[in-house]
Amino acid sequence: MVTGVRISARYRHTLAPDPAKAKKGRDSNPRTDVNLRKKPAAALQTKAASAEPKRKKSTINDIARMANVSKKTVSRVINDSPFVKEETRLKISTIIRELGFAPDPQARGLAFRRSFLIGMIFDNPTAQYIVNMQQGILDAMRGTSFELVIRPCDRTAPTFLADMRHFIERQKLFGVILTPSVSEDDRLVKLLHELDCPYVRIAAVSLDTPATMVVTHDVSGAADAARHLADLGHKLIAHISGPATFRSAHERRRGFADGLAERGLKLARHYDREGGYTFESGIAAGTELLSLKPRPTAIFTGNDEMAAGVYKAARDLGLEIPRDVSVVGFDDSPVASRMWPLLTSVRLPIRDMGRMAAEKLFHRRTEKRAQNDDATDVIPTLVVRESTDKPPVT
Amino acid sequence: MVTGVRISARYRHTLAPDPAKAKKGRDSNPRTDVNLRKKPAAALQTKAASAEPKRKKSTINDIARMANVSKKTVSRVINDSPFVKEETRLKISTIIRELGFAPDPQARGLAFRRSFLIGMIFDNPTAQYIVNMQQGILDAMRGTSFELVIRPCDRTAPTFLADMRHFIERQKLFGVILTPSVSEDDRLVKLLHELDCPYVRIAAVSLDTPATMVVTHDVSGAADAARHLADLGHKLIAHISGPATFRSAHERRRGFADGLAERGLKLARHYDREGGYTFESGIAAGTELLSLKPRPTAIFTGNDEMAAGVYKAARDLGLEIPRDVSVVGFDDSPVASRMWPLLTSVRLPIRDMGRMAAEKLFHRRTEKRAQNDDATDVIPTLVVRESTDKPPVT
DNA sequence: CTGAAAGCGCTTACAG
DNA sequence: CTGAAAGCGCTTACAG
Repeated sequence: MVTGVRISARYRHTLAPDPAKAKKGRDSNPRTDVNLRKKPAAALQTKAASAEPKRKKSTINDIARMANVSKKTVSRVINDSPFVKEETRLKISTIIRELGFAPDPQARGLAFRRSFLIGMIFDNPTAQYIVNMQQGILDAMRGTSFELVIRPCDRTAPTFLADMRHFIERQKLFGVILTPSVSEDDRLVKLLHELDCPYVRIAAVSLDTPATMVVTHDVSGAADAARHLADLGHKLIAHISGPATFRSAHERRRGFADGLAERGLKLARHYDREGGYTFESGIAAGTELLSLKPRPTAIFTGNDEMAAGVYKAARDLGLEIPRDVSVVGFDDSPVASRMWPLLTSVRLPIRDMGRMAAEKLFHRRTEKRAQNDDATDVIPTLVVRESTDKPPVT
Repeated sequence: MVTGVRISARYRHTLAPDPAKAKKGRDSNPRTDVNLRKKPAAALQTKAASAEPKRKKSTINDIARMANVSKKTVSRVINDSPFVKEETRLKISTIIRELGFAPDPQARGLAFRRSFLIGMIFDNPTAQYIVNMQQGILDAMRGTSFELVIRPCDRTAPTFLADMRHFIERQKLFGVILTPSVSEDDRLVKLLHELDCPYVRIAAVSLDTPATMVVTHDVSGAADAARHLADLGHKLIAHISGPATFRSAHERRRGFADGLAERGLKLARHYDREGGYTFESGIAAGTELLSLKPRPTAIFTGNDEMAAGVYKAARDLGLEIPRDVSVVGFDDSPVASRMWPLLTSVRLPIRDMGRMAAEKLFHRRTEKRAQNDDATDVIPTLVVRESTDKPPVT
């Protein structure tokens, strides 16, 4: 298939090593393979080029020459400058299209003093959340010249801020998108301002100027869950929240309590436990709650993982869902529809949220421009499945 | 907190628009905000700089001046060239460390004609797989000057190859990591050779020169599953495979059949169905298999998602797991330990695989160098839980 | 509306 | 072992 020449070139490539390790300094230097490319065309032709005429990628200079203009004018067209005669623009953009020319992002970035990379910074451990969010951001980036660089983090780590500074400064990120709970970290946001790096935060409550926020109204979704349970006739209703370090945990509790209040019910202190958004914490809190007298007939958990834990706790105690106890989760993750019985849960359109966050960052100057200065609001919806029913008759 | 000056600068930033849309050409040009930065320091000082002395980032020139050498020599140190006197190196690297200097990846990339971006190209729909893989790759990248750019794809799309070419060529990727099933696509690999882009493929079988492969021996894991079921006493054993377009589907079937053969059993034709690696296909194939006479007493599925489908099928048919039928999955995804009963499954160390793939790509020139020319082998392990037991007595 | 010059921060190619 | 010059492919700052 592929010729020997090329393959060996590939494998001879040497890693340009980490500058951080410069002290060690052994090893060869990276000029190894590049010569090959510069050899007179004949060298390649011999074995390889028969396959495809390895056309060298064209540059802004080629376009300029072909269009009989300066490269600055080509640059203007690339950057949508209004100061180009329509005729000139047309001529240039035609050539650009025909050649399939695309400007080099590195060169552009170097001159712009800003890269074409969008960073996604996250610390949410739920795989599905992360992947959906990535997909949404990529949806918005499709057809642009941006690429998505991902960055998990641990905001409790001592080097957290230093790492972030390094990352953002060095890559000269065009902008970053922050998801919960790192989106709630004001130290990071302060750093972002200092580094002059645009950002959009996704959070359960507005924490910043509207133009930088995608707000998921967890309050509203949790209230729906509360009304649903109340309307089924439940009175003894418990809650397992996420950890206090997550704003969403508070918002969901608040919304749930509000929803109950609307129906004349209240969230009793001893029916309200703090979990950790994990399966295990759901088992623990679920076991405690279900051992109480009187036993709650319904439990709302801050996410689906903990709901799965409650399922396990119930089974271990010989209780059946929803006959003995109803359960409502939050997230509507894939597990929700793999569990048995299928879990009633509050759904957030994660992928859409990612897309909206990226669009905000790009600050598209279209008719939607005005809207971009407002916060973007996301309303969760309750998905009723099999895990909720009337309370047991006693 | 943050000063008005900076904030407004941030929001005034204009998106450098997509060159692809250059034809449209309306709108303003992006020189808007840059002036602000160039304003005499006083402008910033007025309100802001009191916080921290906004030190301009140092460049290779600063280092050179301070060390009394040419910038070429600094460059040599950065790139670990052996042609630097130890004393010179020491002096330079000390200064580098003290200033916290890190070379600009864009400038370096432009000169190198290759970026410092690693691409992860994937089409696997399982969120947990993707996230674990990303984590592993990032594990290997920590402390290097590389960043991870992600790229989901659909290799059945008509523009697939063109998109990939565009992506790789334009970003001048340092290298890419391919996960199943796109890792099995020879057209893509051919393109990678043509573009002279290093890669590592993760797949269930060696498809390429060893130095480019991380091979997961799915055969071995599936054989373990077969032996486990045979040793429990099962004779009527069924299989639901992944789609024929995935190599892993064939490997898992083959391994399973091999394992059965070792125990004097064989995988009967009518007990062998093709699924689609999805929950729904697991339900469909599971329902069919469990309606057969004689009914199989055990089912091995090509992944956990389909096992979850079999769970549902069994419940709908009034069958109990593992009393009436044993089930073994593959992947050991989080659902496996959220399901009830807990699913016996074959585990692949995805995160480690990601790390190993990235390390191969970096081709670390350490003592491990020799090993890097061999394929990297990954052996799955069977995790026995609650979904497998002796067959029902009839 | 357009262009010539200088520069972004690095590395290559060449010379010593 | 070290350096001066040229260049990577773009954009900015300035001039017209």
